[in-house]
Amino acid sequence: MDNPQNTRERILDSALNLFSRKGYHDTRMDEIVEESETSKGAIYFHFPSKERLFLALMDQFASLLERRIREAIEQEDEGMQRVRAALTACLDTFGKYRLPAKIMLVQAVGLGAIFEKKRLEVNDHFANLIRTYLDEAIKVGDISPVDTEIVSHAWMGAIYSVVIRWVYTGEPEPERILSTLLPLLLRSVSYDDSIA
Amino acid sequence: MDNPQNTRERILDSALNLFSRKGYHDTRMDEIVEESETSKGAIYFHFPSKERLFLALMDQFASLLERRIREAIEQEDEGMQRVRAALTACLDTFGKYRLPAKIMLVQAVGLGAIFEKKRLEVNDHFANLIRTYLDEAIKVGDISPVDTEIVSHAWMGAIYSVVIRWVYTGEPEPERILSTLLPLLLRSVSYDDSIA
DNA sequence: TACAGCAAACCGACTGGTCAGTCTGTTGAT
DNA sequence: ATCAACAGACTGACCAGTCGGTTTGCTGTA
Repeated sequence: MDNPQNTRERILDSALNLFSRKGYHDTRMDEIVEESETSKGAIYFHFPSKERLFLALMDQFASLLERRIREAIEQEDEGMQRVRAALTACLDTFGKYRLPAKIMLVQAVGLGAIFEKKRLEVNDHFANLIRTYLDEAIKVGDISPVDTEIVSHAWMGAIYSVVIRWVYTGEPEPERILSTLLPLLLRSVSYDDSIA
Repeated sequence: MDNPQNTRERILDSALNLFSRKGYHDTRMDEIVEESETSKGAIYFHFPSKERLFLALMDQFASLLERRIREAIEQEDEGMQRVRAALTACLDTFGKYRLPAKIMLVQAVGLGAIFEKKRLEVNDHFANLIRTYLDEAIKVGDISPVDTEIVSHAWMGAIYSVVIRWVYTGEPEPERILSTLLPLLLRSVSYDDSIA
């Protein structure tokens, strides 16, 4: 009927909707079949298992986030401006992709070992990305030395938590998040952002 | 054989161990039976369902955390010292109760609506507690005005994220967490903590 | 002190509904 | 004719919860 790429994407799309709304365990494969208007056969042709289907969604979003952050960093000069750009890109991407964000930050938590591994992997990856540029900022002299391992994880947590709240309640608006959270984070390492 | 309180606690204890290690869905009631050396009957005599058993663990820890934070706050003077005490108590309690912390911060996430409601409830509760005393600190003049709604949630997230990491990897040690995270959070609202 | 009566506390084999994954096809393009 | 891309009825493992039965401790009675 349609081309296979289309079917695969319809499946991913419906899975994204259902998983993000109802969570992994409360979403039945048959529901994904119904919503995507495909069939059990189609799903299991494109994905070997429910688990892998979910992981595919996680990967999809992780790649997107990674790409966006890297692009943002590349356009800035060395030092704290890069950290700032990374945080902005991160918040911006979460803001633009609400459903995948919820999958990543909420629905992927507390599932078994496989998902947890992937989640921690992605999480650590971004924390380390932030950490690298924080270290750079310290080297360059933009900020004074801090325990960047803890700072980077604390930052991720701060962002996640505010974003999660926004995902659920729609408040506060992304605009207000950005304008409050960013200065907050930068201040936490004694960086004055008043140049913006 | 034993008194009923004993059985109930053995069940809660085993459930805590298993849920925190394997998560809600990967823990079978029969495993709790085995580990607690009781029986299906005993469990369902004390708890109406698996769901309620898990919720009981959440409540248990939420009460403990609440009590500890309130006690810590009461022993301090108005203003930023109270905020400081609350954060310290929070980190301290998570540190002392690793398994319940994992239940609360990890395993309770992404389960259905009932658990999510409870989790957001508890989360918001503590965020609001922090917020109240942040507002007080602003009123008293310890710090200049900030968006306390976002700050309080960001703080909770920062704490959670670092604690979760510690729960999984055992690093960094609670000592280092406290001595890095606390100044970080306080600095984020421009409060100089050098009096400590 | 013995014992019946009774209920709370507990035991564990069993069940019934659920659902991921399978399998036997069908369709349509090359 | 062949095979990728589906369709959808079916299965069987899994597991929360049940239920008839047993034990334990307590209370009143003689």
